[in-house]
Amino acid sequence: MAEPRRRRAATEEKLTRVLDGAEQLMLDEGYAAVTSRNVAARAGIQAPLVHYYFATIDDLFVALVRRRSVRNVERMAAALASDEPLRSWWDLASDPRGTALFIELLAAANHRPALKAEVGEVAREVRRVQVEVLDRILPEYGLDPTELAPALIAAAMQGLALAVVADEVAGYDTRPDEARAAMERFVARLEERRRSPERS
Amino acid sequence: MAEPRRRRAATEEKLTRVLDGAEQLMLDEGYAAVTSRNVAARAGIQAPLVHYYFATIDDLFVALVRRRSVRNVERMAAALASDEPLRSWWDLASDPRGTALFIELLAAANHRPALKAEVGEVAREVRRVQVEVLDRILPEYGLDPTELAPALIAAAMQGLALAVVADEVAGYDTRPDEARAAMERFVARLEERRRSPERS
DNA sequence: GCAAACTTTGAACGATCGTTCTAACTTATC
DNA sequence: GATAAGTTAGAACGATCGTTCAAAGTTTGC
Repeated sequence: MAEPRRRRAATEEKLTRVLDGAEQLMLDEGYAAVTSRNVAARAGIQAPLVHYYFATIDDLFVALVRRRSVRNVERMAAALASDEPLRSWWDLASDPRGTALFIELLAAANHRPALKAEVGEVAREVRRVQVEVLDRILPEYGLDPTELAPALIAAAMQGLALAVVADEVAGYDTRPDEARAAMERFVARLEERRRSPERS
Repeated sequence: MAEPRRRRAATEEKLTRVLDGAEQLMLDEGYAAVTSRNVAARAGIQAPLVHYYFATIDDLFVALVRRRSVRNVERMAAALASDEPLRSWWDLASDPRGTALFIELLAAANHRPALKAEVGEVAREVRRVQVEVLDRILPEYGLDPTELAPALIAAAMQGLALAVVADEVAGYDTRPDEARAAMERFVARLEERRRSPERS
């Protein structure tokens, strides 16, 4: 009963190139372009090797989400624990690359059950952390959690980022720059109010 | 030089079935499932006939957007002209079917240039109307358009609807029901404030 | 240095895609 | 009822997809 040998370093590196390539491919040409042959070409390997790492393309997508979500959950937790939670949150949420990728994954998950389950799990966990923190800090911003429910604030933050970034990336010109600037001013005002509370 | 004869009634009806089928297919299985053969099967015709109506699949997508957008622009204009503009707007924006379809089209447009141009045109036009109306009515809600820019409000309305509906449809359980309920209360309070203005 | 395990390639499979072509069918016009 | 135009079906093309398989190459453990 010999123990299974560990992965070679060269393999580990190729595996990283596969995931990186798949991610970039998704941003450049959409999730439909994430095929074993396309990914392999970007990683400089042959298509069947992709299937040696990931039995099916679904597994590749799931691995993609897993790798990203670990970082994202950490970042969101850090943002919410920072000096200016709302501002950090917005900075993180409105990051074009991350949001553009999220949009693609959302669409891809629509007809890939395995991916859907994975995305759902991450989304639920992130929302749980957000709501928990909001419940605690909303009063510090002079906002009433029973009026503006944390779940509403959280969905609005994410949704706004989605709408703005989707436009910025695609270039639909629904005045995303105005929206982004106004949001930054709005968040700045809230952070200011939190620093120096003055009852209305 | 005879004039081109007009389309037969039976053809017109099949054409409608093709567009209806494509729409439903998009909602059921995602935009990637909109293939000439799948659409033809739903419409009870043969695949090449789809190409007789629409030279390319891109043309089919564009026709889909055109047909929808005519209705949607009208509905948005009607909502904004109603007794309770914000409430009507939210009701329209948060309609699951329309929004789910919009999400799919957004994703599909990402790698279909012709579709992208069409979606962009509609998005820009809708946003233009929204901003124009908001500029006028925001003060009636006791909101300052120079602080909360119309472009921000508009993007937030659409984004929130996107986030909530995406979850509702996919079942990610990021508390969309709480968010929806809170938004309805919030809008109701704004409409109330508009009806009976009382300076803070 | 040899055997076993790990890694990679090349070729090929069945399925599906968009699209085209040709020939047949149907209807309107005269 | 002949003719022309509009409409439909059937077969097939080249391309690409996910995936599999067998064989070759490479590294590791002893």
